[in-house]
Amino acid sequence: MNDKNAKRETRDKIIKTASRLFQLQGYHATGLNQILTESETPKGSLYYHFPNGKEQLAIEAVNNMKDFVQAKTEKIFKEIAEPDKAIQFSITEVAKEFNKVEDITGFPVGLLAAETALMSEPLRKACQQAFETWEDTYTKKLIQGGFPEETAKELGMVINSMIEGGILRSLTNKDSTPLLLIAKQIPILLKK
Amino acid sequence: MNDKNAKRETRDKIIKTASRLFQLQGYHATGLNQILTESETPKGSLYYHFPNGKEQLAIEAVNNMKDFVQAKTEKIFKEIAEPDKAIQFSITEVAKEFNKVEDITGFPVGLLAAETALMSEPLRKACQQAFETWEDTYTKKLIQGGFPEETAKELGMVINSMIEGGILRSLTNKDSTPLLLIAKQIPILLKK
DNA sequence: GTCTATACGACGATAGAC
DNA sequence: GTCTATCGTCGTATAGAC
Repeated sequence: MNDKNAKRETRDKIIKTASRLFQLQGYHATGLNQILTESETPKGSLYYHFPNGKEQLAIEAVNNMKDFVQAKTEKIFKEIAEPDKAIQFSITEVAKEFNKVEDITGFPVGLLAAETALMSEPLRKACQQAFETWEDTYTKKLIQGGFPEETAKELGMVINSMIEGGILRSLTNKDSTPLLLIAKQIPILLKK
Repeated sequence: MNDKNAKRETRDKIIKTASRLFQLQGYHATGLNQILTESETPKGSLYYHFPNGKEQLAIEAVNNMKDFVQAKTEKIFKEIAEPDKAIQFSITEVAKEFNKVEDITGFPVGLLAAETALMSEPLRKACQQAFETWEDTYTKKLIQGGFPEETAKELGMVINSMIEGGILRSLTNKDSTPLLLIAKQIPILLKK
């Protein structure tokens, strides 16, 4: 049992470090050597746990980021009843990261998606799935709030796109303003 | 004069090729060798025209993309009077690229911005300037359409962020739907 | 399963002939 | 100004000892 735990822990540590670096630097700027150095694991372990190398590791990292964001959003959605307030709050939570430069954790899945959409079909699909999972969460919240299913689906995709664009824009300015302005528009967009 | 023309032409050819490849593949996935091979110029010429190497070339490529998008948007804005219709049309024009996979030209400045925002300050500033130029074009159109200046500024940034997010989202799905859904929301956002 | 040493190619950049 | 040869570094991946 100790062996299995050690195995799992090494694997998790690699994925966690990879997720952080891929977010901050992107796929091509992040070398396996850097991931291994920062996670303090030898190269042999990486290719034991991820026989398909960097691409497989990136896919698992994307799934990891997907689950993390998903959990965070669902927690907020359980605490705040009205869809517009809930979505606004989750955007301002993301925006907080851009208040101090040293707090910036990067572009969760968007950077990897943009880099690999035309390069790796498996990675592209992993990123698409992350986006669709998040959008589904928005959609369900909107349906609960009384929106018709079709409208809720469209708005889910639009809101997610707005957030991704807002992150990119805030990242470029190293400033939370773009994301906060987007949060401000949410009630207008969701007016029935 | 022939010399100067030849000089200018070589420079332009490198920038044009670099712009295309950076859009499609990003900064780190695009090697100088690939740019030189595809533009049919030798390595010596590149470092003659761009003594600061890859970073300088990328900055000039960003400026080139900025001007291209800017010109295209202003042309549309001159032809369509109402801000909401004009902005909607310019988004559907971008969306057209995602109808056929072979037409996709990538992520104009967004990919480079996301890759380099935390890596190169000069490159980050070039990307920020591109975004601000585009936003200023939206803002001016909105002011002409009767919006108060402060509101127009905020909406300019929001619209640009939405478009950037829409491009990323359409790129990930290799499908124009996200951008078209965003275009659909523009009148709601601009309702006075 | 863990770890090290190494293979091999591509990268950005430079030197120097012309 | 144009072009080629080459440098040093780092990339991913693998082989094989333990």
